[in-house]
Amino acid sequence: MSVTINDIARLSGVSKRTVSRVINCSPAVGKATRERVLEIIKETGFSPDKQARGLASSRSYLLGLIYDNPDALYIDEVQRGALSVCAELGYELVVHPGSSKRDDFISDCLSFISRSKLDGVIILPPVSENKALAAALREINCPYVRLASVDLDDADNIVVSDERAAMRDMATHLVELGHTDIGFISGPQHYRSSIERLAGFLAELQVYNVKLPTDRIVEGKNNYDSGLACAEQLLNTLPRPTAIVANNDEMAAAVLRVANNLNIRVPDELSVAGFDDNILASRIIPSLTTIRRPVFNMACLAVQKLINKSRNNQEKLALQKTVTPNLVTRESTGRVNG
Amino acid sequence: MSVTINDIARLSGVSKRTVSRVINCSPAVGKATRERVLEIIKETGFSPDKQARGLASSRSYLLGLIYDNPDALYIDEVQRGALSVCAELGYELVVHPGSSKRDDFISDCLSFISRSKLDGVIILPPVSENKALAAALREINCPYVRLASVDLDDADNIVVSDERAAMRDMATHLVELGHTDIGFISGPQHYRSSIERLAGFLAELQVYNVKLPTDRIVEGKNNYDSGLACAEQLLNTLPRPTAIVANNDEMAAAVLRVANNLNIRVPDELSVAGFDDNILASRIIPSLTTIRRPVFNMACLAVQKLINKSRNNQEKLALQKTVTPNLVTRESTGRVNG
DNA sequence: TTGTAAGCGTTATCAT
DNA sequence: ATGATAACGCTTACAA
Repeated sequence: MSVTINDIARLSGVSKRTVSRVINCSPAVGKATRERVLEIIKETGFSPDKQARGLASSRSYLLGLIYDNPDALYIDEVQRGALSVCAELGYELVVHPGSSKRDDFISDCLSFISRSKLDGVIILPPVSENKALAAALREINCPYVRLASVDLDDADNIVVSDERAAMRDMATHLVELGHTDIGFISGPQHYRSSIERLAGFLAELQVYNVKLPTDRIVEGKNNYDSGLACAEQLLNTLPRPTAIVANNDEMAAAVLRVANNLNIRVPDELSVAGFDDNILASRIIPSLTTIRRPVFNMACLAVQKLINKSRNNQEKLALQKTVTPNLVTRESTGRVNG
Repeated sequence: MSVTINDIARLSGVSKRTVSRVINCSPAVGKATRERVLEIIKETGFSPDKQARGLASSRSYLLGLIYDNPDALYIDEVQRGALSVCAELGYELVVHPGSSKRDDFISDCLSFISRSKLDGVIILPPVSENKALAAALREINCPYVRLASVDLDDADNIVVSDERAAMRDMATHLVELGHTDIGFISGPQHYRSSIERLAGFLAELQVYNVKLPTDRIVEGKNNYDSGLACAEQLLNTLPRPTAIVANNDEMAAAVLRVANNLNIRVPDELSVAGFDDNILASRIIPSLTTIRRPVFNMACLAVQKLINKSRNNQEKLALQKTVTPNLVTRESTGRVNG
């Protein structure tokens, strides 16, 4: 059938053990030997069998992606980012959407990992905030990297997007446009990301001495329907806020919808902003001011960290821990009484 | 470490070969023996090692997903559908976005397949229309299933969504609303899906004796920017069409944008429709009349067909070949002069 | 620096 | 119906 390590050994006149050393970049191989073997490998187009390799070394060259996140665009970007690094290094990506609400979620993830002897997993928010999962992974010694909005793990195990800082920028943006009465639709307060975003926003408002009374803050569920409800609550009070910031684009889209129903012009009478820079954000009318995370890069970093761990023989390069999202201003925010 | 087939053999007092037979549902095992072995397996929580299994049987229990499609929502739905079946049957899903424009695309896919000894691949549109790829897969004897809009393969190898029929429904819908002057933004005419959709639409118009002159048909590239250009072309002629149908939601969103810029009210002065039922379609204002494919189910079917093939010993159940998309009517279409 | 031999956990062959 | 034994293609002791 296809060419094996034995063929290479025979053809290059060395033992298979030596071929194995060459494949695995062992330094303990004579230069001449190495070159001869590599030559034969190239000629024959040999590539080592992953399964055999895995069986012998208990590695799989498979990385897992664990998530419970309805945002398909976010996931797609993560996958493409991760794969861009995987491809170079001979790894594949196995996907595993789950539902973190089920009580067998953790054991399901562990089973996923052991089933395919994954070499490591990337965990996306909001699952990445799950302490029990991280603990379970450490327990079974499974390398993992979390993508998160808060610094809740060692640099080896996390890539953080500084969403607090990003929301400070958002606050600055609105204050500079003259807004002093602002509504905020937060995400579920059991998510760290929701807490971070709100905290960053409030902190920066304080700098400008802009107050945001508690009745201007309503808690949504990060989905469209809850966004509608929250928007109605905020827009049916008088005086109305002149701006509403939502914890994500999905809920910001809901604000636009409610404003439209109530004949409130955006941004003339109401500024609206979201978070994510979804496809929605650029397509909806008016297009949405929002915040964009460097998701692709975060995924690249995650894979690099993961592979760094597997190759503990090599010299490890320290990889960046934090990345910075940036504000994207579009049509939905404008001057007060603009 | 973890429990192996040897442990099961020892504990249940049979040979490992017999355990293997039980695992693989071989009929050649006595009932009593089978039950005893299964009992032990359950007690110990044993699950066979995929890599060892693969090495011995040259199977991997891995399915691949090949695509070159920017629609993250479509892909996400496919992944979830495929995994819902994979999970039951002990398979995993490995993702592989590629760029079909590159001339090494096919060899890249083949390498992807052989690298991980995939048991089969699902191919999404528009890559699924690639004849050369399908031929190459048959050549190397790799089971595949294509998701497509046209019946271009055996029932074993394809799941077809009848988009021609769906677009007939769309035509009917518009004619019933009184539209007789309709613009059409097609997709690239080298895609069968684009051809099908346009053909279905035109065929049904003919039934109602509604003409659609060639200058009412412009070819877009299925992306937002091309949609903007096409929409401008159609809307800057007088008299304007009273309805515009686009080959996908992305371009339909562009039509809404241009209409907005030109102060054309939708649907009062212009009806707009798309195809896909993207998240966009329900969020944009006005929400978009569009066509929804049963993508999740298509993916389920694809995986079932794929696994059917691997298990050629078992009795094969004939699986559905064609599925029917359905029209979703929303705010963007309305009566003429409504 | 290189080679020998023993696994890794399954399935496949061929007996019985 | 069941079992002994040899693959499968590679890595990892352990030698030399």
